[in-house]
Amino acid sequence: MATDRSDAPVSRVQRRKAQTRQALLDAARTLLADGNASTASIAEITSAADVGFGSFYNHFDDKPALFAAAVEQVLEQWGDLMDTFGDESGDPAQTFVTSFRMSARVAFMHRQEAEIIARSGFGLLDSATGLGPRALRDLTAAVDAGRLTIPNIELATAVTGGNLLALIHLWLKDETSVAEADIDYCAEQLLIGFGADAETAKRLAYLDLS
Amino acid sequence: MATDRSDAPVSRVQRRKAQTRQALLDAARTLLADGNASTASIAEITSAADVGFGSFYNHFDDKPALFAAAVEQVLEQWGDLMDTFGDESGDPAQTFVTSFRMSARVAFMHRQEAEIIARSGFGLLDSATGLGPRALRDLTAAVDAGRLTIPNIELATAVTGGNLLALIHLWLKDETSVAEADIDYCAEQLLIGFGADAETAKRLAYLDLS
DNA sequence: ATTATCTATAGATCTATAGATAATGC
DNA sequence: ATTATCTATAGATCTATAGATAATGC
Repeated sequence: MATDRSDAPVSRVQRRKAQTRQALLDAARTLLADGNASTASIAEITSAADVGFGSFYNHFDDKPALFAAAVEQVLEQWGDLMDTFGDESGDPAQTFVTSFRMSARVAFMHRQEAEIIARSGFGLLDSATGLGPRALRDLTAAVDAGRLTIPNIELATAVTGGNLLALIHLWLKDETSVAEADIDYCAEQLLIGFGADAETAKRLAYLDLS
Repeated sequence: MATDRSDAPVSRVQRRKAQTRQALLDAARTLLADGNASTASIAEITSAADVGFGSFYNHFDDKPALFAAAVEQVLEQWGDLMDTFGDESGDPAQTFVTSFRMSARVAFMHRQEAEIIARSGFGLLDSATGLGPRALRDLTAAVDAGRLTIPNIELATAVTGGNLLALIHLWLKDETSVAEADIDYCAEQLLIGFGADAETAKRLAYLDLS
């Protein structure tokens, strides 16, 4: 008997169907990252995905639905990746800042995903599954634990996103213009802005990320 | 003899032509702000502008050219508006922070422009005529004058844009979620992040804006 | 005479569907 | 038998241009 993870497609038909769907999503990613999403016809998409034209409508209602699903998938995978780096310090301020530093580092390692995040802009905050809710959760916990002092926590989340997007934007324009030191510098300033004292900010923002 | 500013259209024909062009640009603004720019046909645009269909091609090569010009015009007008608030303190750090505070306040007073800025995202930094070059100029001057200490000045510019966009994004989602105090709080944190001491940051970020 | 505007339309897309084909599941 | 895939295409756009019209400038 085959192993049988409950969320995996069971039959060969279902696996093949999932493959077709993913081929379309992958083509959408390429188009999104290259900035050709708005001009691509459905025929171009299915051709890039190496899939019959009509198959498109087996999986998506229209073009916007495909591209929205592709962006959502990128944000989801990003969030999942962050969870694998789960830090066990028990300090939500540290969890927050480590997530921020890792997020930027991951972006610098995956240009295609970085392009898509950059284009989605602050949408990354509103996606239920992405980085925004995570940052909001960690910051709230840090405030509740008395580790940080934040007058407007929604704004703090948005500012965190803004810093991340700023780093990614600059890096996409010129990979040599930002280094890991810049990420950590941003992280330190964010912590200070959120009420951490100078020593704590310096310590948490430059922790070894092994 | 009529008054004759050198950059103004001279003849009646030229004035009418400029009017048609501006009608198209205004229609483009509405569509951009409402998020319908990508789906609007040229016929819909000319109809919204109350202009004959063929007139479109007297002024723009295609749809992307129109929308690019409309965004550019918004950024230009924004920059010009900032210049009218020119501060004469002679302190570039103060000029910088005052521009930031005014930019956000202006956005909170003009929803349509704010929508367009938000959608253009970090494009606002790269536009030759907009806010990015202004911030870069002021920050560079402040560093040269020894008022600020900034390791990566391109990044500082991008982070400034990121904070502005974060404020605008939040305000567009819910006007009650951010107040002027939040703008000034951001301004203060930015100054601290750029090496101002705590007292200077507090003083400059809460100066009366008469 | 010149020039911007307008209307009308040819031709080029592009989307969504219908119906045929191929492969698996029972 | 069921179901996803594929090809082919009808019908609905939509763009770009040609040519007529209207208004100014000289």
